[in-house]
Parts: sequence; structure tokens; C-alpha cells
Amino acid sequence: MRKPPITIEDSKVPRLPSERPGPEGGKRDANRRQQVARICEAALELFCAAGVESVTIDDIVSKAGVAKGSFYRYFQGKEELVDALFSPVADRMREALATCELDMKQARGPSELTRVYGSLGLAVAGIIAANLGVLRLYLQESRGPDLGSRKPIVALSRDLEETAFELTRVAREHGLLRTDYDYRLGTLVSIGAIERLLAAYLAGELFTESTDIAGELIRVILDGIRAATPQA
Amino acid sequence: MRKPPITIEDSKVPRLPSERPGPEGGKRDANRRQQVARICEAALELFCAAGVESVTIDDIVSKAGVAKGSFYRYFQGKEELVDALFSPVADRMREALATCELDMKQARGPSELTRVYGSLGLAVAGIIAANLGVLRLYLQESRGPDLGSRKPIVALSRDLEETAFELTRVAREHGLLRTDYDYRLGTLVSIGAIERLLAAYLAGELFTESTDIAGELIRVILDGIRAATPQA
DNA sequence: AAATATAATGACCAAATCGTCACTGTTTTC
DNA sequence: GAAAACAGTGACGATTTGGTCATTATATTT
Repeated sequence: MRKPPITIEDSKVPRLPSERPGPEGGKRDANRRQQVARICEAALELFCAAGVESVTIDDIVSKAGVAKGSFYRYFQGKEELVDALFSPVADRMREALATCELDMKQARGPSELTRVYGSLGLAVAGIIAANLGVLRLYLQESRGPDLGSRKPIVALSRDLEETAFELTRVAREHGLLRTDYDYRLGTLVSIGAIERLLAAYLAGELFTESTDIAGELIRVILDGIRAATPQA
Repeated sequence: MRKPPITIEDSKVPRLPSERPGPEGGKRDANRRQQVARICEAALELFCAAGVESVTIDDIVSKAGVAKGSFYRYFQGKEELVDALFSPVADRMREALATCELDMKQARGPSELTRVYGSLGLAVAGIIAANLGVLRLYLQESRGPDLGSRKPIVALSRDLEETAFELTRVAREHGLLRTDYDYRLGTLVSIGAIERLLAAYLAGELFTESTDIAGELIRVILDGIRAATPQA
């Protein structure tokens, strides 16, 4: 348990040494992007293989073929790097959920509910298909302690869960869900099931076609909704 | 990523310095048990709070109020300590699943299947109720990389999953399950849902009574089975 | 092309961590 | 009670790690 150094809350990633120089299409700009990309790519692989906490800065720069000083030019430390890896994905996910929530508020009747969940599923599938490495890391780390460099991952996990609860709550208000029932249970069941199936799929444990997996997911979620419906 | 030292595969925990001395009811015996207990207790708390990989031997001995040399008298290192924490629970789980598998082989018809799953659920509930700390650690670590001191946890996770698959397979052969369907999907859904609900419950996120949670779990598992039943 | 601004580098330091061991304390045996 | 076996201790050396910085290399501006 290496004691974390005192850090000053700071701006976004990648970090600006003082201020980014003017020209944007220039060689500097390209080099910078390349350095950051190299670091991120190497880090993601290492994180997936050994876990965020176990990977050292030396491991990362060594694999990335970059000097240690360069790393600290772009990132304050591992936590900021992790945040940089997750930020874009997190944004897209939040966006998809927000859209879904709007849809949900206009939904009328059970069939509309199903349609709304369906289009959320499509959106999410697109996001994760484009970010398999990050997804894998997420599944691996999101239940760990909310400390150190894992913080951004756990924060995302909590955020998504919260939004999923909210979504179910809206569905209950606008749909036909019972109120004597803790709607979070069904939500948690869905999240757990989805994550477990995805993990198995990514690990190559399943020989099932992804369409079949999708079918199973739909079944789980619909069952979850149905259970919250007045004696369907 | 500290390189692991070369270790010789060795016998069980707790470790014998040369050979344990004769008398069993004596003071020595009591002291040894107390040392081991102190270490395990402190370690479990720290592991839950910060994650197995982040906790150092110094943290553990400091919290346990024990000298570092004493730690190494009883354990070869962190991995062996983790194994010592999980071994008893793992044994009881395997036992419960084995019993269930025998039951399952004698089950006839859907109602019997339900009964068999029910009694497995009771057995498992008893085990985890008596080992909440270990359960929490399991949920937190079981999806991490299979390296270092996390190994025993991941190994248990894989083992349990394998057995759960086997159980479903037996149910399919003896019950009425479709064969054109990857029976592992339903199993994974159940595992994921159970684990997620337990994690939320342990984290105190749920104000639901544990009986209601149990009801939700039963629903999930039965739905999982039903889905594998010829067009119920 | 010279001057300036920005970026990359890796040797270096301090702190942390592991695992050992010579020594002291305690229990058992004779 | 003396001797022998076992257990507990924490200082120590070796290694690893995070983070810095003077120096060198590269890009941009003049």
C-alpha cells in the first residue's frame, strides 16, 4: 500500500505542459498524439493482462518505447492515464443512457418500453464493439476498491448503475410497474447478467454466436421488466 | 509488476517450519493458532479495503501486531495467505455442489429440479452467511487477472463456474432441457445476477429484506431454467 | 540560418517493499 | 531446573518503484 502523494486536482487529459503551442496540423501536434497513443495502447494491454494496480509506470514506458519523463509530460500519473482511457467511452455511454431516458419519458405502454430498451441495447452494443479492450478492463476492475488508479473505473461503474436505476424508475412512473417492489433488484440482475455474459464472451469461453447471446440478454432484461409488471 | 521470485510448490497451510511439535493441546499450539488467526483477520480486512494486490506484508503484520518474521514462519507469502483464507470456504462450496450434483442425477421432472436447486441455494446461503468477509473479497477479486496472490480466488471462481455448468448439463440430460441451446448461457446469467445482487447487498446499497432478495434470485434461476425448457 | 520554444531522454534520488537472519524469549522435554 | 526445541522479533541488504531534472534533440519562429 504505497501511500499516494498529495495531488492537486487538475484539468483534463492530456495535460498541457504550460499551454499547447499554436499550430495544430504541425509535426509537433502529430508527435504528441503519437506519444500519447503509444502510451495508451501499451498501458491498455498491460492493464488487461496484469490489472491496473499491478502495472508500474516503468512497465508502461518500457512497453510503449517511450522515456519515463515523456510519460509524466502527458499524464500526472497512472490514475490520469486510466481516466484518459475511459473518458471517451464513458462519455458515449452517458450520452446513450441520457438519450434513452428521454425516449423513456415519452414511452407509452409495455411495447414502447421494450422498443426503448431495444434501441438502448443497440447503442450500447455499438459502443462496446468499438472499445473491446476498455470493456475488458472495465469488467475486470469495476468491482475493485475505489482507490488509486482504479478510481475512474469504479466511478464510471457507480454512475452507470445509478443511471440504470433512474431509467427503471422512470419506466415505473411512465409504464406499468408495481410500486411495492424494489425496482433496483431487477436492474441489478440485468446488469450482473449482462456483465457476466460479456466477460465470458470476451474470454472466448463461449462458442455461441453473438446474436444468440444478444437474444439471451434480451430475455433476461424483459424477464426483469416483466417481474416488475403487475402480475403479467 | 514486481517479478515473482522462483517458488517451490509446497504443501498446505499453515506451513510447518520443520515439523509441527507433538502436543496438540499445549500452549505452543494455542499460540500458533492465535498468530495465524491474527494475521488472517487483519489481512482479510485490509484486502477488502484496498484489494489483495495493493496490500503489503508490512501492512498486514503492522495491523495484526505481529513481527514480519512471524508472518513468514506461517506463510510463504501473500498467495499462500489468500489460499488459507479461501480454502475452508472453497471446500464447503465444492461439497455443497457435489451433493447437489448427486441429487440432480436422481431428480425426475421439473418440480424435482426446482427442489434440487432450492436445497443448493439453502446450503450456499448458509456458507456465505458464515463467511461474509471472504465472500466480499471474492466478489471484489474473482474477475481480476489470474496472477500473483489473486490466483487462489480466480481458481475458485473458475472451478465453481465449471461445476455450475456441469450441474446444468446434468439437469439437461435428466430433465427436459433443449439441446439446441448453449446451456451455459443460462448458467452464466444466473451467476452474474447472483453475484451482483450479493455485492449490492453487502455494500449496503439495498434496503430490501434478504428474503425479498432471495425471492428475486429464485425468479432469475427459474427463468433461466425455463428458458432452456422446450417452449414452456 | 540563427534563435527560440517545445519535447524527449534516462540517470538519479528517496521511499517502499520483500524476504532473511542473528538474536532473544518461551515452551517443552529430560 | 537445566537443556533442547521451538517461536517471535525487528534491523538489515537488495531490489523495485514513483517522480524529478539537467541535458540533449527536434520543431517552430524570426
